[in-house]
Amino acid sequence: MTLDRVLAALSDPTRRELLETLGRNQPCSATTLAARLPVSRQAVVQHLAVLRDCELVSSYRSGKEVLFTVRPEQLAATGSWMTGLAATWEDRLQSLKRQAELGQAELGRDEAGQAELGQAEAGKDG
Amino acid sequence: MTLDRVLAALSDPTRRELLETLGRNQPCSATTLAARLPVSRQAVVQHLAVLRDCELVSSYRSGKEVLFTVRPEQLAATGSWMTGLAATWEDRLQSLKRQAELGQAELGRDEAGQAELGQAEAGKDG
DNA sequence: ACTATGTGCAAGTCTGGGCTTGCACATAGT
DNA sequence: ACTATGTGCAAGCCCAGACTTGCACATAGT
Repeated sequence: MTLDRVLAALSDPTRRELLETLGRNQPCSATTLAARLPVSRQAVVQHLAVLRDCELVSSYRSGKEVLFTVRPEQLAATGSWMTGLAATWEDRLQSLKRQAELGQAELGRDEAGQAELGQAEAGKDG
Repeated sequence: MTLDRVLAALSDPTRRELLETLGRNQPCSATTLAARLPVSRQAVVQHLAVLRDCELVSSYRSGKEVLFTVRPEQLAATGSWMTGLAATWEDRLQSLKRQAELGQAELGRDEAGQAELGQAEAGKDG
């Protein structure tokens, strides 16, 4: 899945730096980008290759330079995925909390062991 | 920044696996989780520690077990960040595209060189 | 107290990936 | 053709982190 690659790519600070620079400025080359960073051009080239593989940037040749630009699609998609998953979790937690409250109300039955799992909400702050 | 940690944590497939399992089921322990995965309990424990550090999960003790649950906040926040950044990029790209079209229309002026090297002043004087 | 089950800690191994250096090739201006 | 600048490839260094094993400690049931 591309999600794997995108997250892995995004997990590196230098690569995020590159992306944000590219996102703020005109298309620029690996050499230009390297000038702004405390790493070699080759390091930047390799980072850009990673970003390119997961379609977070695209490149094109302009004269003797290779210019890179940012591509929003994958980032947007990954963001949506995260937001959606977070929402799912929230729902799940709500359900568990409700079940826990029900369990509380009926305590003293043979379900007592189960009820202990209901402490789920006890661990978190309000 | 927590964004660093969250993305790094999320970039590992096993950790995402753990998160999704926790997101789908009742709170469960490292031992239980390890039974579902092709790795040792200790591996899972270490992964959970990472997830805990960046607040993607929380844990609480229940009897002799330590149960883990998912925490949606950081995931939601990271998702929003991504979506927002992607939107910014789209805007930027639109602007550049417009400028490019304008440049096309006015080609032949002395601004032609300027247009190509908007980043020229960036790498200088460092 | 004894046993079973679960957790916590501490090495230690090993692979991946981030970064560097060095050199060859490509392009543009003179 | 000559030079300056930029890109591409390859080998190698180095460290973070993913995973394991082994053992000690904690808890619950008998």
